[in-house]
Amino acid sequence: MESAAPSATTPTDFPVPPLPSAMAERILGVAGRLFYANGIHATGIDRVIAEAGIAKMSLYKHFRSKDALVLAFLARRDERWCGWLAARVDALAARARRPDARILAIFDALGEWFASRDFRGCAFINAAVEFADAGHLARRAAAAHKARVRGLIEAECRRARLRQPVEVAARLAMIVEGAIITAQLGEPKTAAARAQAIARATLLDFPPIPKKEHA
Amino acid sequence: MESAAPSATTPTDFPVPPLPSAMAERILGVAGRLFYANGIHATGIDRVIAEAGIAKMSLYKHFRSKDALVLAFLARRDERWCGWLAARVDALAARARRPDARILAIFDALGEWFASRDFRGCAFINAAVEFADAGHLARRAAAAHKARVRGLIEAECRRARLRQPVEVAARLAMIVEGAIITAQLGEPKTAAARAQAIARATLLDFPPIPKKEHA
DNA sequence: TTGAATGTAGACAGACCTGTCTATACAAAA
DNA sequence: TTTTGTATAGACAGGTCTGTCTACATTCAA
Repeated sequence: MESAAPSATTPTDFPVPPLPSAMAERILGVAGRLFYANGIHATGIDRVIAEAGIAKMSLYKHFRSKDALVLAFLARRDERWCGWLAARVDALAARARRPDARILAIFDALGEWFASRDFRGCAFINAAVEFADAGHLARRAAAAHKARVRGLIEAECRRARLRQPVEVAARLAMIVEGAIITAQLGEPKTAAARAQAIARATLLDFPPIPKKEHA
Repeated sequence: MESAAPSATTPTDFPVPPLPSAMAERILGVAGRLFYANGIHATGIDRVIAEAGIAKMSLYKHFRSKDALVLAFLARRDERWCGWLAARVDALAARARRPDARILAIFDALGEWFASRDFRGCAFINAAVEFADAGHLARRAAAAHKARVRGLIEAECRRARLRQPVEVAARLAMIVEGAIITAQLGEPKTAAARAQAIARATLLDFPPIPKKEHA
């Protein structure tokens, strides 16, 4: 099934440890879906192994504990979500000319996300809420994810030659959080457009630097 | 201790049923504090009765189940939080003249909230995240609370004679959500001011109706 | 054929949870 | 004094959870 990785039946003369095994991938896929859909605490290990069709010992062979599985889920989610966002922005703003089109496309992408059948908010916000202990590693993962998203937005602000890209990115990221929560708590259809309108107003405070000027 | 309500030792010739008893109040106070600080699922009944210094049967005499206790907590929280916000807006914008001063004061109030020692986000967002089941009554309580907050904001928009008060209130409420999440995930000190800046920009899209016009 | 990996199936311990039960103490009212 | 109501303390049932264990099956390589 996994096309890129060498299958277990294919002989290889080099070790393959850093590549997560096909079984680890399957476990992570099932666990991630359940964690996101039903919540982490509400998802028991027994449910994960039942839906993955594996034995409990197989899970604990690949993941030291449920916490480790949760962290692996968050790491994968971070990777995939950020990749998805960047790809959607590229696609949605491919033919746009205005410099802020890519920034506004972020909210079009959010609209697609909110409309997806299994949307249940941001996995990192949810995880941070579920783990009340401020020192839990899931909290650090959430903070790291939010920092990464803000970095992506900041890169778009620089690309659009906006003044104070750090501040603009922080504001836009806050608008994104508001949109996610609003969509999660009951308004998935209108949240993205409204957030985009807020973002437009915010961008007016930071006009792009004309190309004539240089530093 | 409870000054306003007639104490249990004071004879009264009228029934006092709708007033929650002093014991129900104590239970609710302890449970609410624990629910908010540590999460609802992470707070066991045993912990509540231990910290309240009561017997388990006393709790189940006043609340049919843990769910009922949770809903009572949310109802009280809704009441108190909205009351607190309204009071802080009144106080912070008491001497202001600009019509939008009360709207902007919402974000000053949020800043105070974020700075409080035990701030851990919005109890209703947290509850909605903890109860993944969309049909759970806690989710309805969260939706009702958010609607009520938006109603408060909308009233301020009307008071400031803003055009399209419903739409402005929806946008401001979304900014509030973003500020709460941003403060909760790690930036409690800067979130409120940044949200206020976003709100200022948003308000520029909705200039107040001058008093000269009517209808 | 033997041995090593790797998988499954499922019992199990120990902890925690909610909600119910009994037995007891105490205070106010009759 | 007796009764009634309300509180406490704590055992208990029945369920959940994580993580470990044993016993067995399968596959691949020497």
